[in-house]
Amino acid sequence: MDLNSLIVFNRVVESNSITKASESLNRTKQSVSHTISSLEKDLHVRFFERTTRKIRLTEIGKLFYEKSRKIEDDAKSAFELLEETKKEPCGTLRITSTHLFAEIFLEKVIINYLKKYPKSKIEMILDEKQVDLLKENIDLAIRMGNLEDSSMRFRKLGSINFICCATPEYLKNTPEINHPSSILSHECLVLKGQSNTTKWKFTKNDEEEIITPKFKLRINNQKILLNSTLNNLGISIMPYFLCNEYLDKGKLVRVLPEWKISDGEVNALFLDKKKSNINLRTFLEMIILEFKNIKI
Amino acid sequence: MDLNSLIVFNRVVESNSITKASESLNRTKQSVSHTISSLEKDLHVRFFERTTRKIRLTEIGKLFYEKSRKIEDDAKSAFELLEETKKEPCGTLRITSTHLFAEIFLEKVIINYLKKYPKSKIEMILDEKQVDLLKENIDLAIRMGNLEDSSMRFRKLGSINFICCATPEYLKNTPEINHPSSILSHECLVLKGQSNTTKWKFTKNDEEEIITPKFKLRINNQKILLNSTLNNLGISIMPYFLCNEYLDKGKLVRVLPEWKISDGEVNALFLDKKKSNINLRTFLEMIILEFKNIKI
DNA sequence: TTTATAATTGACATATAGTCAAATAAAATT
DNA sequence: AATTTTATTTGACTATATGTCAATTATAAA
Repeated sequence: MDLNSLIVFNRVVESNSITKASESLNRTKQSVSHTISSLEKDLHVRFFERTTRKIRLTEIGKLFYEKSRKIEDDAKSAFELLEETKKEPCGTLRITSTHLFAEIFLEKVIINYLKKYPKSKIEMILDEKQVDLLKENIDLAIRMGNLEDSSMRFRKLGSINFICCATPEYLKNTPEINHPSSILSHECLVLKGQSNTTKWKFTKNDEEEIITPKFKLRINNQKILLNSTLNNLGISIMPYFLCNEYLDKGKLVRVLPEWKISDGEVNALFLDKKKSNINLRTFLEMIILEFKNIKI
Repeated sequence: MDLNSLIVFNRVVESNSITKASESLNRTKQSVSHTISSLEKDLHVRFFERTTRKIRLTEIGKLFYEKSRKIEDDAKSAFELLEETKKEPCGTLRITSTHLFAEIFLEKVIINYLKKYPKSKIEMILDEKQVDLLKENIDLAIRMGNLEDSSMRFRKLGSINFICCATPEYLKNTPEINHPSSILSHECLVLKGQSNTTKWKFTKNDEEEIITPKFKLRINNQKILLNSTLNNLGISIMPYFLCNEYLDKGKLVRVLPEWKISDGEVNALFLDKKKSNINLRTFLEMIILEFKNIKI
């Protein structure tokens, strides 16, 4: 199927003349005549009744034209969309994220974006809770987990590996841990989420254990949680990227290393209606590239 | 703008691989690679981020794909429509018209159509009044005048020349006619239409005269009207094609030949929702050709 | 009847698109 | 870390499709 000949077909229908069509297409009339003939031949259909002097669109041709015209219009609008796209980002882009993500992942992209597009501004709304994009008029959210809502779109940026850990000092003076349930008799440092109860899920092959740890500290700040852990206050679960240097140095050790904690997906979320927004798409493209290079 | 490359683009997006796309397109991967590159070059846009081993759709590419995919789908459905079209007409086609039109114009087409498509039937609903296509489930009406209704479509088939005439015998014994108003003192033979009053409109350059003739006979049958006129019963207005032979022979003469009576348009009318019906379109195509050859 | 015009046809030229082979570099494997 | 595999790109060549020129046809207009 040759879509290009549809354009030629449309011009011929509209001018009801091969010669006139050839002029508006900047081709010779022979070429146009040939294109139409091959189109008809390919489709085994007669679109025009011809004499040597006139052509007349058949009923089938008329019917096909309506479709064909629509295809051309859609194609035009697709190409126009790209023209829009090529405009330089400008104005304000409103982004929400957590403090941690902003510090760790976004800082660099934000700076690059603002340097690259001098007419742009960024407004960051950092919150540990999920913010309503519609109400707050936010263009982009960088979050863990995704949102079930058909008016939203998301793009996975990467996944975060969580591990359970504590300091050797802390573990030395406390009961041995050989099963998730052992943790119940320990002090835990937990991240405050939306709900009031924190559950830790461990899996090992097909085994699954969900516990509700007793907390010594519950806080919605991952860094303070890390520092508390480093200060021998207890056991915590945290992103690998945040604690790997301490693990390497031996300042932290993994607890129950053979038990896995499910990964967290980092997603970029935005409202469907904003998907064509130049600022959003440009920033998104940059952050996708950034995440490819980051070792999470 | 090259629409064909959109198909290639779609396959590459869907398989996220130039090699896989090339397989489903039955082309070499080099060819596909080249097509995508030229598309990007033409549009000054980057649809894929590439390494030598992988490609990744950019956000702009994703956005463009939605449009591009739609274009392909529409094109497919347009071509499928043609496949439908190529099916042979079969089953019943319901046509309404006047008795006169059916006898004069339609008879030949009906016979040809039924002979050409052995699986077809035709049901004719002849009525001098306009019939409701929707209520009566009629596929096609061949009528004079057209209908203002957006759910309907029409196709002009030709136009009918009307003339005012009477026999020389009748005119010999009656007052001279030199102006439309003269007709008011004559016997008239009028076609019964929808309304109860018949008006005859005459024009001469910018002059316009509308009269309400006194009738001796009012009937919804054009042929009886003709015969009544030939029998010296009075003056009538009738289609030129019906009376031209009598005019040539001198059995009828024109009344007020310098005054024109507006032409009547013969249209084919059908419901918009039936425009793809194969029987309808085939018959319509035949009748259009027929009307080109008929001297109205 | 003649003339002008709009479409077609066939031969040829050119441009486009496809193929083959080779190069590249990232991912997978050892 | 070294090797192999593989997906993409690039460049030279080829085939195909597309457009052009010239000639032909037939109809509408004069």
